[in-house]
Amino acid sequence: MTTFALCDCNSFYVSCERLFRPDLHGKPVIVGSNNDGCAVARSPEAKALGIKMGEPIFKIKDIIKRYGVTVFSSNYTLYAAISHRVMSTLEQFSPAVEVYSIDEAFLDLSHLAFIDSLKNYGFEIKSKVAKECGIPICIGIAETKTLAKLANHAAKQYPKTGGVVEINSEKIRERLLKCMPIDEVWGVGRKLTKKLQALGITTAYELANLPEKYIRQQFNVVLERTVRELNGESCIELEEHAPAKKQIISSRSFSKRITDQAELAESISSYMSRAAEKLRQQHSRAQQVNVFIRTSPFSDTPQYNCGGSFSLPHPTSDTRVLVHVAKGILDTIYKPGYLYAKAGVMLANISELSFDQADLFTPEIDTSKSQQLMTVVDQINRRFPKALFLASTGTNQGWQMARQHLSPNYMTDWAEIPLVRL
DNA sequence: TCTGGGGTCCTAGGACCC
DNA sequence: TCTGGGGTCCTAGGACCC
Repeated sequence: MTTFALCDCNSFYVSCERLFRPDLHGKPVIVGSNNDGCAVARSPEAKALGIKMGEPIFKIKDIIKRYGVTVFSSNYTLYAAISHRVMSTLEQFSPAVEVYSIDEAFLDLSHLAFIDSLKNYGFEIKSKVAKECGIPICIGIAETKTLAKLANHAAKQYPKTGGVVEINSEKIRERLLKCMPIDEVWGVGRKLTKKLQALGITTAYELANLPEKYIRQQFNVVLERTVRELNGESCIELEEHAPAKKQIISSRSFSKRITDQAELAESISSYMSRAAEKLRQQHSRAQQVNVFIRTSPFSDTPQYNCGGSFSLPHPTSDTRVLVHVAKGILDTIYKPGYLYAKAGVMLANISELSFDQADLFTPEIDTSKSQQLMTVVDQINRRFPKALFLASTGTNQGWQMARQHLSPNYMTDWAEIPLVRL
């Protein structure tokens, strides 16, 4: 029998910011998305003011002003460093941990399944993370990942639980499913919610009791798996080691509208450099390059939304080659006269370095030379971020995203000091 | 003025082959 | 010119997740 614990940090980005700003405890705080566009994290006090997840910040200007809501720009470097610390702490409690996202992890507790109740173990984990990392978390424990998710949701929603909920009996499972609306179920999104509601299914309990055959006919195998999981049959395994990415995307909205192709090319070059770096980090090469540019769907100016792709004769991870190709694609899709709001690149058809097919016409010396060069560039940039870049990336970058309310990099700026040594 | 970014998986449909 | 069926592979798009 399997047992999973889902540990999920409470309002993670906000908790990170508060760690260094204890004066903000008990006060409404939100963290914005890139470009300070939407609210992507909210303190409980901010939620109580009615600020919704993903709500555009310009729309809640009044609330922010009236109630003195503190706004932070996303400081991903800071959050990643704290996340790393939380995950290391969690790893002390289980032989197998799946880091599911920046703020949550599944712990395999199957080896403890013989114990009647793991609730106290949950509280132990929770207080250790609070003590060592200063981050509040909630924990859901159950036989399947989907049930653990649901238990976690209950732990968050009902303060009386103390932040830990365990499903360890049929009675508890039933009670929990009955009070959970279907849209809280992992794997049921907006569209499915609508479709299910139209059929009169409103709770997780009703969903769990639909016949499998019916689900298969009316929906698909994915929902069927969800239903099985709700009924205690574990179908989704723990993935301890993240598999290599099959596609790598790098894109951003600009801080201002762009019309000029040269400026677009700078942004494309910059995004592609980041994507290529990620590619090399996972020891892969890509063969297909995609580029897209688009105007803002929210403005009533003329719309243009276009992408193009190119397949290379040989997979590569060389930034110079990838940038060159991407700019070639931009040539073919760019149209003057539009107010561009966003651009991006995607690398696909990704293969492992070791699976490289030797080809009679691949200039072997060149590829190993390029690899050596890229390795050196990456090494230098790891120690001195953004020290080396292609000239085509530009130095002005007036399109770079806006981050008006950025907090200092408390963790990394300090943490880097001992790393600077030969 | 101002509306995030990065992923995965599944399915339907077209192209192509025998 | 019209008539068939069955299979694979690829791609685009939709749905989901955080």
